[in-house]
Amino acid sequence: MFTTLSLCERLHREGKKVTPQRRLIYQALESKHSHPRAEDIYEDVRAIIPDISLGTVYKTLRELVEMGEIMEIKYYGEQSRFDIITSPHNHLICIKCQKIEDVLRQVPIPEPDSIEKNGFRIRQSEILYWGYCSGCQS
Amino acid sequence: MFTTLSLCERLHREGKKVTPQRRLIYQALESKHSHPRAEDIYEDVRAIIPDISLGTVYKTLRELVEMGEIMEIKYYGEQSRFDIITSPHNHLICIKCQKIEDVLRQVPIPEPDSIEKNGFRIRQSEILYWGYCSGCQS
DNA sequence: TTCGCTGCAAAGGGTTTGCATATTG
DNA sequence: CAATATGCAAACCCTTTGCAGCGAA
Repeated sequence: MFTTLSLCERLHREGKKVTPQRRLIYQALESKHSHPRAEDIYEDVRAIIPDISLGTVYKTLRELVEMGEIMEIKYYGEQSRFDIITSPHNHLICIKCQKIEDVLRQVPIPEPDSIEKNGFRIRQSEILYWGYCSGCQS
Repeated sequence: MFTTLSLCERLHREGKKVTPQRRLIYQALESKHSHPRAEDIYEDVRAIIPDISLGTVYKTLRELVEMGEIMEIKYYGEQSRFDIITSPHNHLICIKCQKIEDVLRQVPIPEPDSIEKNGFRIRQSEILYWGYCSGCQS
């Protein structure tokens, strides 16, 4: 997982520029425990730079995905969510409010046998648990 | 898993109408082994009814999802895919061509412990295997 | 004949893109 | 000063919606 500092160093190393917008987007990502949407980050940063554009947020998030520093998630709902943890873990997904929570991997994920894989080369796997979060049980 | 016949009976039972468009969309879904997008179904049906509209395909697929007869999948890529198998199973997803294949569930999926679940009530779970399909290994 | 369905075209919503201007290094 | 970023607005793409005419029961 990145830190704002490590990202700024990386920008510098790669000849990119450390702008207030980028730094604040990094900080907003770092401070969120949930899996924010672009708009969530936008709102956070807008509290400090009121006229930042949503486009800049999207560009910066896309850039981070391409740098491998965050991951994009689109299991459910309309908007993409972003995950700052790039190492393997599982997810709880609320069918009602679309909240996503992380689950540490306690046991290795069972692999399908070679007949079933049908030539597929698996690079990563994850478990999705669908259900209702504590706030959405009625 | 539905059959075209069972769906037509259900339409009849619920006061809906059995139209050639619906019947052909059902057949197209039934005949596809992959997880088709709306456009894939559209192309199939268009071979027989050249002026069917994409809108009708979308409406019919949405209706089937709401009837619980198929499931919508949006793990990856831009477009939704549709899964005619509604019983629990896992998925192989090709990172390159976005193909999705089914995997039978050989072993039950490990559950997170109650501490980690954090009040979540799990209704269903599935494993996603990300990688490269046989045609996309280079 | 009635009511639901279709096709068409427009609208919607999230995300990306192009470009002139502003900012970083 | 050169090169990259930003903000703005328009463009994009998939999907949904509204509506007049059509077709199933």
